[in-house]
Amino acid sequence: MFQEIKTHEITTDVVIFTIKDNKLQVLLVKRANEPFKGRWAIPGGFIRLSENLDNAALRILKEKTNVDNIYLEQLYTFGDPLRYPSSRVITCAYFALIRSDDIKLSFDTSQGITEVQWHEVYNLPTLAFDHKEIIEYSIKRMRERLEFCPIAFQLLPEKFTLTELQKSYELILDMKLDKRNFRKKVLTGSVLKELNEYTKLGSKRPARLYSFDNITLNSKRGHFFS
Amino acid sequence: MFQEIKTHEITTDVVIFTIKDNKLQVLLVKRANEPFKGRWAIPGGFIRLSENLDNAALRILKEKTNVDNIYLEQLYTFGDPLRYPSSRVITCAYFALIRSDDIKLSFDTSQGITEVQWHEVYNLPTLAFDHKEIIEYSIKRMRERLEFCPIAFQLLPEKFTLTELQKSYELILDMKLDKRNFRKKVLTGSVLKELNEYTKLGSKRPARLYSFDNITLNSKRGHFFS
DNA sequence: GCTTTCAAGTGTCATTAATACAATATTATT
DNA sequence: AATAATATTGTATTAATGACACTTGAAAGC
Repeated sequence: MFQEIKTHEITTDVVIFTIKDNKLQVLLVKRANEPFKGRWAIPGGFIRLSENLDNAALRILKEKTNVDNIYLEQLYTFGDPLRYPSSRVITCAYFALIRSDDIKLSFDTSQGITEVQWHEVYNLPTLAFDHKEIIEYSIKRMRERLEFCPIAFQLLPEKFTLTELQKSYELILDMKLDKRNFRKKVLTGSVLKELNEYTKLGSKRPARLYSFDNITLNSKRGHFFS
Repeated sequence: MFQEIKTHEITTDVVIFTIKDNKLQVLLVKRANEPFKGRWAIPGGFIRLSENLDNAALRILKEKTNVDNIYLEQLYTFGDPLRYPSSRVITCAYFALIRSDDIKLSFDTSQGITEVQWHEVYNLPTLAFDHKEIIEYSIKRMRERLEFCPIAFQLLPEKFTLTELQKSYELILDMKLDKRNFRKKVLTGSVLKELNEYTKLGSKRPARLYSFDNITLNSKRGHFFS
């Protein structure tokens, strides 16, 4: 006879943000099985015994989006005994920011998923488990982080215009920013490298391109926007 | 024959800060058993199936210090596969701030502890596991939080002088602050209630007492010190 | 090739926040 | 009454923030 061992299970769930179609979007998967069969959820999975938490989150991200080497940050660990029906599952949530252009979504059916899709964060469907709470918390955190370090770069292509950068800030903060003050601020921040290149397409005045100066990313302190 | 089920275990460890003897101190317990027998460690324990993470941390805090209803915040979850020898233990770390006066430390021997003691954070003994890293991370976090909300109140008695408050900021930030600027800042913050009471003891000019206006604790935004 | 269109780009002023800095006030003690 | 020790208070300078509107340059249409 087997001994029934009742233990905690531990997963990681990853809130993956992108900017797409001029909207702040989050990646959701549709569940193939109970509980919450047919509901949308944040991608997640069990943490393997031999991998650390960051790597587990990176693996899940890679499974769904096929990208690696991206901005990923531990968010919070959710462990209410009732958050999961019928068993105790504690989840260590992460959030990630990626560019949606150069990725194609993927999954295999063995993972209990029937669909993978971007959804606008301000217009979410009903979600499985406590995933709505997790997404709301990660938006809050992302906004806080944005004040201190320019993580919005992670959402943009390598070369971008200041208008594009401002737009991404506005989408994350869900507010309008003043163009001149924005430029003043990001340019004095010394995290931008001014390029001698300009946008080509578009029938209007070309805009100067900038790139992100990686070296100063982590050392950068001070506020961006309140 | 038993099936060997190899699973993660999940604990919570709580970094408990106090100010005592004019020093910022942290509560450590001495381990009775292997691994790390005889070493100092942060108090911690397994999370029960029926309790949520906050409650687990509160329970551990209560077991060691016999206090409840105190400031407690989830810090970070540490899950390196090698952080624990011989098994996989993921820990959800918390930190807490308490007044050391009105508590007496306690433990029972069934918990694998031979001693409980305060230690100065800037002069720690060799610690078990990755607990040094956890403490360092919580100091960093505490300093960040101090910029935004006046958590230092948690370290002081109900009624306190501005000099005492400033001292606690200085101990946490490990730097000297200007007296006039400090007072200007905390008084404009509208989190302090000015009392019509003064210190009695001491042979010098009595200092006015203040108390903390609880109502505005969570709503308080804006920076305190950089 | 001239005009129109549209986003890109730019500067100042006013207000507020941050910092540096030192003399006076109050009580207890002698 | 003088002394000792800590509490209390203000100003001037500098930096950061926020509000605000016109000029520039390339492409497209005529």
